[in-house]
Amino acid sequence: MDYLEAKIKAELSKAFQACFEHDLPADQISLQPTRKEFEGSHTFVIFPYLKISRKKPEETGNQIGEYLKEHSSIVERFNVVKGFLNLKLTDKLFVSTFRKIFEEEQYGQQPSNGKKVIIEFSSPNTNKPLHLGHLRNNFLGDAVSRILASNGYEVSKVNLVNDRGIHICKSMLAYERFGSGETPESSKTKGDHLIGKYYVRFDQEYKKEVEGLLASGSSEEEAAKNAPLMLEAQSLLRKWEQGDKQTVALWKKMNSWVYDGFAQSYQTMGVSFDKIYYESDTYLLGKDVIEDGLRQSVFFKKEDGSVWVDLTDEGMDQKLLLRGDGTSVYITQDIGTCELKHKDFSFDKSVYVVGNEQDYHFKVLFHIMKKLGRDYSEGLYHLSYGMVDLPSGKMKSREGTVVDADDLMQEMFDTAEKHTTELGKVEGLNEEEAQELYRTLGLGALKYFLLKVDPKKRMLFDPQESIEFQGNTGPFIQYTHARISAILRRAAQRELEPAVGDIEELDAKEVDVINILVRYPSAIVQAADEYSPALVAQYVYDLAKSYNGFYQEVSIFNEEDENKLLFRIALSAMVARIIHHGMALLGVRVPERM
RNA sequence: GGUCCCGUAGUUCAAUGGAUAGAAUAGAAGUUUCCUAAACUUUAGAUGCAGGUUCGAUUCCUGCCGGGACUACCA
Repeated sequence: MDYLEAKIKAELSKAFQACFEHDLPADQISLQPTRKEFEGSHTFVIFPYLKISRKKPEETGNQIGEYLKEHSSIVERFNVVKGFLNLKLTDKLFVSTFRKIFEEEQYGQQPSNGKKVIIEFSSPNTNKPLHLGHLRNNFLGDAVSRILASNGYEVSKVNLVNDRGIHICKSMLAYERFGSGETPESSKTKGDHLIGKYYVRFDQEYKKEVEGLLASGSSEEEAAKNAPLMLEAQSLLRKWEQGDKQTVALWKKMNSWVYDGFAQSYQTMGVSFDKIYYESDTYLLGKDVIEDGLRQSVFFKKEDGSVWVDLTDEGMDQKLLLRGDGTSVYITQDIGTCELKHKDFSFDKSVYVVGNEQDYHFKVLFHIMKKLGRDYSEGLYHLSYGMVDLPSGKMKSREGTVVDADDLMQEMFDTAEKHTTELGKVEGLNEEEAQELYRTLGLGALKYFLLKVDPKKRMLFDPQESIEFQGNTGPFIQYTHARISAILRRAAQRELEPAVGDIEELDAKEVDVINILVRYPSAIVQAADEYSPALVAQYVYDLAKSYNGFYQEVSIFNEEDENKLLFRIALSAMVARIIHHGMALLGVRVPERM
């Protein structure tokens, strides 16, 4: 609840006492923004309280409105439409509200709540480069980290790299077979892209073999299983697990190429991690926890020696945890890693940023941790986000329909350069500054595009239609910031200090802006509660939009009243501050000029 | 088959059970002697279908239709 709402609700509570002798606590009152066709800023819905007033909606609204107008200093006028009481607050209240906000040092930053949260995101495979889906994941994880931090959490970002398994062996095998010893240096290819090339190559060669087997009469299943390349990849995996020197050396070499490539991509993306886990270190974890669960009879053993958990009471199935031969499955190591992370960080919350295709997996995992009696299990959270679809459907690496992360970012930089030069906005910038600006704008457009959509929902990306720079976009907001920056530079030049003096009357556009500014802290709290950067994006857009309306309508430097002039500079400065802060939460920088 | 998610303007996205369902973009029409026109203003355009709960349903419930995901002793 923001400062204005709190005041209004307190007054409404008093009004209920006075008008109907009824005790209505302020925190049980809800307000909504007034629709723009009516006068006012806040609307109180009467319908739910007719039982208390025992009067018609209009009468009830009028009675409360009259009381507020008479007895409350904050309400200037009101109107009642059907069951809606629209309140027009005094300009003085908006001025004093703005003064309060303006003087706050860390507006939007909540004090420490003493809680630790870790966020796991990115979690790439080392057999191929990052793609568009990873971008959504990384930007989400990064943004949610910042949002939680601004809400008082102590945040640690972790990355669990999937650096082992059959898929890596496929790349290794294809490289051995067809690589002729090429390296990132010799091929002038980023390491992750080089490895990705061999992963694709494996698949091509493998398909040929399968087709051959099919032609000689094998069934599809047999062919898939018995293709020599597949058998060899599996044998390579066994060698790796046995620590075969040559295999491990090749694995290390190829992975190091990939890590160099990833490091470069992360750098470009502007994301970083506090700790990186490797599955090659963690994939054997979890067995002791399973043993523990067996002793507690949380799990059970079948005749063949395999270990299972029965989740049928919770509406799920039985789930295998250990094979009959005692080896792990995927969830085994997740159980172990979950435990490890708690040992390392003693978190209150542990967030997994993972696509919604794994909803079931995490549901099961969290239930298991709960059944095991881990007291931290309540703090486990799957931030399940929707896939990024292409017009043709899902991205498929084998069909070459993947949108590569590095390529896409480069395209965004190029597009930014194109727009900027076309608009003739490079004057006064040296080459280095210009390049910097293109990156800021291009990355801003991309991040904003991916973050403005509710994380839970799947979204569409059309490579044919490049990401916009106009309308509800990152550059639109960045542009608003650049415009304000110009105003502030000019004010500084004229030695005008922003200030909030006594102002009797405001322009409607100024009220609009203040009305949005006042919502910032609650917008951030809600974004944290819902793990949704989209709410921050939406907020910052609303703010920029309303400021642009003000900018268009109300002149700043032509204002003769000194108080108003300084107030408008202060209002502009505050909007710039919030845009800067809000966009920073999304991991987007804002330029001083563009 | 079972479980889960999603169907909103031509398109991409909004909408704690509240008013005449908001934006953006594409379409139409305007705004530059005035602080950056990547902006602003006006205009037209949508809740898949059928029921139910409610003073009130895009929102909650049921059925149907359409799309997607999961359903490995893979990760």
